[in-house]
Amino acid sequence: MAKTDTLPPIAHPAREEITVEGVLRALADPVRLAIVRQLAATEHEVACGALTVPVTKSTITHHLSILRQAGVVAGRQEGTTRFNSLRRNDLDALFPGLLNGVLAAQR
Amino acid sequence: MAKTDTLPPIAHPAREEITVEGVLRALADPVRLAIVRQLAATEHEVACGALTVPVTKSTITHHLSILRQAGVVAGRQEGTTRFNSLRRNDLDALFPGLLNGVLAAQR
DNA sequence: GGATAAGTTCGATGAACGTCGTAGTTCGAC
DNA sequence: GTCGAACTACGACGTTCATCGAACTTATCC
Repeated sequence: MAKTDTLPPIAHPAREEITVEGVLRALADPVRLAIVRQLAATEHEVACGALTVPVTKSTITHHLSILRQAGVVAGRQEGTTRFNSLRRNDLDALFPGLLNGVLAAQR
Repeated sequence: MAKTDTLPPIAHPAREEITVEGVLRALADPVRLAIVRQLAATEHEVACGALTVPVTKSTITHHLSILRQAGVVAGRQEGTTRFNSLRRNDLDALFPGLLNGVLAAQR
């Protein structure tokens, strides 16, 4: 009740604020790596619930938050659904080759 | 006394055993990233003691062990000194662009 | 309005991690 | 043989991290 004023549209770091270490830390987890791979495999945005990872929904939220803070993924709210996408442009501009190298890995 | 039989020459993973996740985990630490940058900055091998990082020697040993197990650096023993070098060839073959992207980072 | 669906927030818990100091080993020099 | 240098191995300690369940918010649909 009475609570419809401020609603920060999420909060992502600007391109200049993204650090390698942050990105590497964000990618250094099997679940998050799986999420990034799934986002990279499609052209479209992906909803949280459409990700297939072996953890709870609250844990997915946590991982997406870390990926967002690191500047790896972007999130867009639409109704009760949050659409996520890879920040390819920014990552490629800052660390050319990094993302491709990670995605090229067979294991 | 009486202990001069087995002395494993260190133990590195074969190229096929290196995983992206292991490499990313290994790189996701400021001290280890600094070590990798110093190794990348020179053509020569670097002794543990010649690395300039703000931690104790035993901690350096620990970090180098992690980097070695992940397949990021190679170590060669010579007397009491251990010379370390980046496994550029292997990393570039497995994850083309990854290392360059990391090293290209301004921060 | 009520019900449902999609995410988030908030502890709590147990595991993994980075750091250090001390002790130990191995080699080279005296 | 003795000494020092270069690391390594082993505990120990404190912090960070991934995970979960339960409660909550917000929007959509009937």
